[in-house]
Amino acid sequence: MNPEDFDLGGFLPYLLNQAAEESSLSFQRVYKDRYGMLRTEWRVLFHLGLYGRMTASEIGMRSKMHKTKISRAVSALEDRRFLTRERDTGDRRQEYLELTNAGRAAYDDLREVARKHDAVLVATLSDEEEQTLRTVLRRLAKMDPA
Amino acid sequence: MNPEDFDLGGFLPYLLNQAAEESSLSFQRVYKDRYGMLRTEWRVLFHLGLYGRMTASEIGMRSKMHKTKISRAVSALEDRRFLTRERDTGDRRQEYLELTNAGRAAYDDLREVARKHDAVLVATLSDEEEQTLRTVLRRLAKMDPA
DNA sequence: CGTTAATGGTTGATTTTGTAACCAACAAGC
DNA sequence: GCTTGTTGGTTACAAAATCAACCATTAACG
Repeated sequence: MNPEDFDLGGFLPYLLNQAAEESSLSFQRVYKDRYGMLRTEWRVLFHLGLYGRMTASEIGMRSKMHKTKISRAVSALEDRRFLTRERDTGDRRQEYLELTNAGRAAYDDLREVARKHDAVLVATLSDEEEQTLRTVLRRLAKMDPA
Repeated sequence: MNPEDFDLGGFLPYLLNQAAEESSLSFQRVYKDRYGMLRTEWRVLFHLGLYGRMTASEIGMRSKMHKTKISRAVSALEDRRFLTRERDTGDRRQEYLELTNAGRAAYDDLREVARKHDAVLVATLSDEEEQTLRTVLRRLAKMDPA
């Protein structure tokens, strides 16, 4: 009832969103300006770069992105010759996606940017803060506690 | 270089975004289904509900939303008779926005939903975890440490 | 004053996302 | 082997976010 005991800064979904947006600004500029990529596109690129050849629906399960977003991101990356598709001879509905050399180069570059960017963010935190933050975020994101 | 020492689950902007999205799902359903609101709209509503009468650009400074989003959200809320505009007689460029009774009722309702939703999220955390999380998120979000 | 710049806010065009319907390939059960 | 249902993926259309240009008003300053 009292404005004091609830405000936007105290509402976790809002706070998380603000932190997410603020913290991704600098990385966004890189993949946007340097590669003209969208958020969905670098995500697909990273999935293939990190975990190797896989199908679109595997990316969907890991990332929880909707399949239409993935479909479009894959097309865009294919147009830029960052990945190739290969239809499964057993089950001809699905196709395996794999980075080309150009795709891998872009991934390697962006992964380094991401790593450095993460380091900058982490530098504002103490060790316990970082530890707790990562643990808690994984829980909230309902991610596998890898 | 080694895939092991960098993955998406370890990249803070990605992790923050996943947590933000997952944690806001249930609240989103309420403001969408119950009031047909957009994210921008409940945010404007909450700003006015929490902090009272203010101009669009004040909302912009507090929320970091772009002014076109705010402009459209304000129009939508006005159409639903959730707020009124009053032009400043001193500086006739700006106008003060204020919730109507209907707007306040919607705000009161949603604030209760938000509070309860927050409580559910917090219930998955220990006291220290919650404390650390809030502190750190405010820092990352570059919000005033209210 | 009169020109130029800045501010508060809106609008229109374009881009991106979300939703639903869809197609092709396969699976299950009879 | 023919329905019926499911899965992997795409496409068309509607909703929303972004970006640039725009008005109206006020401020700055010669």
